[in-house]
Amino acid sequence: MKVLTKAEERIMQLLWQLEKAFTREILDQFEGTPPSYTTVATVLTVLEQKGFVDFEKLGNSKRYYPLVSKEAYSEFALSNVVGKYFEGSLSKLVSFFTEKKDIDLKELDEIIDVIEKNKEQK
Amino acid sequence: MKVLTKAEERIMQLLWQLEKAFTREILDQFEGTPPSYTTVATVLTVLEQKGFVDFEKLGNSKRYYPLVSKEAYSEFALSNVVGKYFEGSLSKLVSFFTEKKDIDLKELDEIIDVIEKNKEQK
DNA sequence: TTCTTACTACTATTTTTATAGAAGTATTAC
DNA sequence: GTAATACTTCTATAAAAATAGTAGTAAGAA
Repeated sequence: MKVLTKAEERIMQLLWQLEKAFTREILDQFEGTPPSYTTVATVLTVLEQKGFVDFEKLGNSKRYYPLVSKEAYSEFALSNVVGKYFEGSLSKLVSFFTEKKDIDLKELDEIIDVIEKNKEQK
Repeated sequence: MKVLTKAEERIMQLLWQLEKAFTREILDQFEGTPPSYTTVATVLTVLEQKGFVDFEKLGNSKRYYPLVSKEAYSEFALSNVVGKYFEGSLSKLVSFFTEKKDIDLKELDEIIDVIEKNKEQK
């Protein structure tokens, strides 16, 4: 799988959210000053060539949908970071995000649960 | 903090490893076909302008060292991914990496330990 | 059917990133 | 002290990414 560029990623995020969308609909999701219609269209063409999206034609327009799920790409993106920066030190990774202020006890328990279940499988 | 480009990141990784290094020493670390000496030198200049490295002059050459630690940048890189792809679902993130085959029980226990300690602080 | 609007496809431009050459300067070996 | 080597600095070029214009075409409204 290829890495998404910034512009591609922004559009994929919107498409993941919308699930299916016309160029126009994606454009409408942009906050602040949006790019031009053709910019979005160009990026979508690139994404199609890279295999990240496909489309169905309705009339003369294309309704795009993701071929790569957000979950699949998330895994890929995380593996990249983990591989480069947390090699051999997953507990360091865990302590990094458990120290974030906005995690509550319930969530920590959930996480422990996930790990315990995983232990059983081994 | 700015995001490192590919070329910058490769050189930072080498510099983090070496701790202090001359351009030549960084170049020598490249596997396969290395870039040219001046390419490495140029990237180091950019990294200096971006505030990622600094240097001390020894004779007429520069010995570079990181200003941003690998730990600090790791956190930054991880925050980026977590923010974009695991918002509100940290247990999903955990299950992702606990499912990796190469984690043993000892490591999982270590992780639980980290979380338990964190719980106490809250 | 004709006007207007919306969309695509192609192409162009700008910006950023990646790469490295050439010139000049310092350093070392002899 | 001179030749050879190594380094920096400046500049250039190439490649990738980001952005958008224009022309042409399809489709809907009146």
